[in-house]
Amino acid sequence: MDTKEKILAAALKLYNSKGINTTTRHIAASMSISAGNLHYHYKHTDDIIRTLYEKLEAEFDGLMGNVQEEGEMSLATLNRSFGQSFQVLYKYRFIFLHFVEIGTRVPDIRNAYHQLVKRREAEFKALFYQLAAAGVFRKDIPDEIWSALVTQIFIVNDYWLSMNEMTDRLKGKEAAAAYQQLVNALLYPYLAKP
Amino acid sequence: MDTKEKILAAALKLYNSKGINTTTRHIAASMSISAGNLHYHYKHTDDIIRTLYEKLEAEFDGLMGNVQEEGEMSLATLNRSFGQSFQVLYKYRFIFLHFVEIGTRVPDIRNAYHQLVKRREAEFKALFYQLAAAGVFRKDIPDEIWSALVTQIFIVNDYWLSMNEMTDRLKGKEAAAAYQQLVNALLYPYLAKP
DNA sequence: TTGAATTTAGAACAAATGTACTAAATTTCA
DNA sequence: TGAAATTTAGTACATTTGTTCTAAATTCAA
Repeated sequence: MDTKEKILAAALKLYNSKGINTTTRHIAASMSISAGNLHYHYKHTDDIIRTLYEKLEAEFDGLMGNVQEEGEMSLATLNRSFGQSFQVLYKYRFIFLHFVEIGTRVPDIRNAYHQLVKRREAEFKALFYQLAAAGVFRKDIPDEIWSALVTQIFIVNDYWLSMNEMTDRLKGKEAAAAYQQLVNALLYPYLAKP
Repeated sequence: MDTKEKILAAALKLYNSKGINTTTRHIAASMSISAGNLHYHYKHTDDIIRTLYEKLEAEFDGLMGNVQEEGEMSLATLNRSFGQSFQVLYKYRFIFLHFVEIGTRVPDIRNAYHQLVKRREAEFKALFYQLAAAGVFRKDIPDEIWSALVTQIFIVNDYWLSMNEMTDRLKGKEAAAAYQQLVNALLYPYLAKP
């Protein structure tokens, strides 16, 4: 039955392993259905990519919801939430490995991402001020620096996978560990008492 | 004469403006020569991309040479050299906007880049230790944090353009200014006396 | 159970693309 | 100047790709 879901799963697997130039024929063949059938469920290739991006955003929103319910924010919870978000990044890694091309091909995705970033920027900045007030972060950091830190975090988040792909090519757990260490280090010089 | 150079210039312009899916027919048409002629000079499309990448690396090496000749290193020279390197990044921006795809299509490029990163990592770390010794940077930063900072700088360097393309889409001078501010902010919390 | 709706496979089509081939034009240089 | 080398335009071809179409098969519902 839910062929539509199976198509998404097969597409995600192939996009992650073979890149964004994977064709609908390849996807269909990989799950032993016809290309005609695939296009019955998703008229355009980009519809598949758009749907996968929507699932990604939904998973991120789910994570963010969890974090905010958790009550008070500590450095430990922040780090844990980076770890969880990496799992999502990695699951949908083909999107980040080909982000500009996907954003150009599917403008809906670019627009949605643009809005997502704007939303998250405010949340993160508020969080940092909270942690500074709580004595976890330094109190002598000017506002523009906090803003810049948020952007740095986003860039490292969304493009660490690309850098990794072009250099060390760590996989799975090793990738997660290297990423986690890098994000931790990003916050280190802002700590009130290192 | 020098049709080979003209092809590179036309290709760079089109890749930057239309993306990596630009075809040899488009490139040839944009400079009013035949596709046959273009392929006489560059047998394979990827040869053009490879050559452009080589020029990029050469320009970077040129910059690094300048910096090292300049004698003692200050925060001001470091910042100036970031500014210059942005000009090169921007000139060849299509490479960074489609880095993973290019690296996959042309393994030579991925390998060359991998080596470049390893080389630069050592240079940057030495530089930071030098600036810490000179009292510009803090002396209480552990070694892994300096290593992480170098990686952060590389990611921001190589992928700021992608982030910009997916969000604000700043061009020219505005792009350069936003980039410069972000890199400056990256170093801020490491300063001995902010 | 039977008729309608849905799903499927497979063929077919048009556009795009990289590149090879050929013959003409142009340049080089002895 | 005239032959050889280089450069150029244009055509042609094979492949790939997204998508549509048709008819058969399957599922669903009354």
